[in-house]
Amino acid sequence: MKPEMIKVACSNCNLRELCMPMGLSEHDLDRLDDLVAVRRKIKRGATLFSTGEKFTSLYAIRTGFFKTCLASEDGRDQVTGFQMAGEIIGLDGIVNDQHSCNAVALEDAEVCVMPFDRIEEISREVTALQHHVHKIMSREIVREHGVMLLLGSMRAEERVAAFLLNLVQRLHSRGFSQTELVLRMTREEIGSYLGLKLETVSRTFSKFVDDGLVEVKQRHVRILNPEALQHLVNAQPHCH
Amino acid sequence: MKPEMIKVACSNCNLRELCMPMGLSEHDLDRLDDLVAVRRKIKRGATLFSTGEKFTSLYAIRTGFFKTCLASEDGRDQVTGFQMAGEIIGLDGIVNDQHSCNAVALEDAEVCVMPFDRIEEISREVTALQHHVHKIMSREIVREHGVMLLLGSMRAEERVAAFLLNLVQRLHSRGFSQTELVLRMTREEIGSYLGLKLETVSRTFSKFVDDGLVEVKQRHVRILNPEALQHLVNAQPHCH
DNA sequence: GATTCAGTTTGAGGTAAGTCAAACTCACAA
DNA sequence: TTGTGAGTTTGACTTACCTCAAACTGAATC
Repeated sequence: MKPEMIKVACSNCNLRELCMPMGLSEHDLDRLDDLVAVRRKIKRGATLFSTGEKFTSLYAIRTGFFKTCLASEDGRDQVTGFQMAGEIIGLDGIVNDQHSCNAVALEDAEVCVMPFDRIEEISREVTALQHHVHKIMSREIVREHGVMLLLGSMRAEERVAAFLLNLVQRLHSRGFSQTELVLRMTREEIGSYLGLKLETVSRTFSKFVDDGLVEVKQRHVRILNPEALQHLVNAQPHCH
Repeated sequence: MKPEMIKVACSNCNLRELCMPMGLSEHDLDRLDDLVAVRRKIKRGATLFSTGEKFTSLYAIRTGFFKTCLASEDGRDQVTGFQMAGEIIGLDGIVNDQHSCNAVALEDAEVCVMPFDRIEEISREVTALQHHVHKIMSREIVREHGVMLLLGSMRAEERVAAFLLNLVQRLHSRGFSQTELVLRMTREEIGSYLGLKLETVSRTFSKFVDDGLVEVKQRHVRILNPEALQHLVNAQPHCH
């Protein structure tokens, strides 16, 4: 199946402030428009790139929702992140010129394809882009530090609370509700990301419902008490 | 206490192949020598940078051994990595112009201080350096993916085996023994990195000794059966 | 409207790792 | 030499999460 090809420009994209540097001159903006080669549509369940595939481009998500996951030879599988509109994926591929994880669309999606050699070329000329690329990569490193903290030292309830708050916060900064969200991923995918089994995720949701912290109806979640969730995340592991 | 200041050159550094791009022209090599402002000595136990501190530079480790760790307000503490000669630390600071973790020397150390604005300036001119910086950041992202896999889906024995093999492999690629190593960190620090309690780390070492996989004498470790350790890491979680 | 099926919830019981506590080791200092 | 103390090991007990299994839900399909 051939990806849909549409020539486009960043300069008038409504997501520009999320994935591109701000405050550029007219001239620099023109240069940026050479960044995106094409857009590409990805059907729900399809992969944008997969482990071992040659790395050529970074992808800016325009619409839709992705997961990235490692699949080691032995059946182990680890979701390393969930990505939404305005976020950049593919950074893992730079170091070895091939991707080291799979990116799967969790709903129909569209991405801007940015050939990496073009990114490097333009960021030699446009300092703001150079900064921006560095910040995006550093942000990903810091995000992963946070996940390590979560996986290394938090208990199930804390992990799930942190997960929900993180998701809703990112959605909020994209103009969505601060209290309501639709989970695009299964309990199993959440569990994989959080280092828990799907039953534990489900039980934790049920506990939160019992405690009046959230409402859960299938994949629809409404945060009733964000402070209590935040308190859970910050709480000491064993202050009985 | 004032850091020791010594003007130095990368072009004749014996670690160049670890932390710098290879195959440069004479002219580019000259440019690279402007990268390192000074060297700085760090005593064992001292911090190279800490959370909240203004970000100015990346650091190439010349000698010594570091840990990086997150310390959240609540007493939680997570070691996010151990770094040795030839590795670059400080990447976490780029995104917010301030560091988001602590870097602590686990033995007396010396680093090359590379002001980040200078790195950006030179990498606009020297394409090989630009590539190199991108690869270093991507490598860190991929490394952290691996840690997420470890923390999210491995059991204690698998984690400790993976940890030992990773350490000895990195030491080996620096010319040290393939089978012997000295742990520069405590059991507690290993445990924090691996998401385990120090007692569990200790018990796991003892189990490996009983099984004839390693010899352990305090912090001195000799790998007797690397294949068996590797097998542990690859093994399915529950193939009884 | 019945059937299917992937995904989810809930219960009962098991286990890997955590907790608490005590003893040991070894480098270093008095 | 003796003490000190940080770090480590080991044992006994506890628990948070996992495993297995069964029932439930709701959307899609015929």
